[in-house]
Amino acid sequence: MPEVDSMSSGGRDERHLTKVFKALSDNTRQEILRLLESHQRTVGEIVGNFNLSQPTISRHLSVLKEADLVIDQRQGQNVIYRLNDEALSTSMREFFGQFRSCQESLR
Amino acid sequence: MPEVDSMSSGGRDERHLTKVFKALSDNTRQEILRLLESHQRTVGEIVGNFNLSQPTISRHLSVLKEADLVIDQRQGQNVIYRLNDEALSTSMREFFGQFRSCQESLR
DNA sequence: GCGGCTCATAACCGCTAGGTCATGGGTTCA
DNA sequence: TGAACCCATGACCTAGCGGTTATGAGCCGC
Repeated sequence: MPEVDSMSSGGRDERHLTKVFKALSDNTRQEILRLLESHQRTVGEIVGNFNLSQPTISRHLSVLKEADLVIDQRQGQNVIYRLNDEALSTSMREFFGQFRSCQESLR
Repeated sequence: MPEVDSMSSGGRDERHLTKVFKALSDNTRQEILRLLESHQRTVGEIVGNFNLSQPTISRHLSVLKEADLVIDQRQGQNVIYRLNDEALSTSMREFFGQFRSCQESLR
């Protein structure tokens, strides 16, 4: 038996794809990505769309940033976040490539 | 401001997609899906591929089943799990279809 | 340089997630 | 029926996550 378990769950050495899915496995963070899909926004603008405190949103943003799904950029006293389109589609393709049924969905 | 927050993170009413991503956000469970991608397997066979106890694998399998990513079927004293190809690709398309950069990669 | 704005970080807390061992339920076969 | 096998579930522990408030750091404008 192969022992495919090169790095199992606990091991805090984590595949990038897993980090991406962790980032996506929260309603709020998914919502944030959808907001940023239309156009970039400041942290304050994002906060305004939720019933959550600013620090909470800030931490969600840092999770998304860790997963490379968003890009931040300081502009004056604001910080502007935008979607990292390339990374998102790259991750998607990387995952899809592993499953026949998903490969069929790629062009 | 729209208050897009129809159901935020904590609320234990969870979108199906979020449940799917939670299921995918673990190295072991991803590994299990890859194993099942080649062909269906019994629980015992799956356990044999990891350094984890049978109950642990069993729980992982139930998480995947909750997310509708696998299908189980009793056969004698064994339980056979197989990948739910359709549900997987459907969920992924549902999510990634929301983003322009991903739409370009999808057919 | 001070006050005020914007955002990130620290400290804390309750709950969930992932792991373990022990046990129980279903199925097969003698 | 009873022993043996396969798997799921219960009880438990620890670590991490998502939320909060309070505070600090960076950048304006006066």
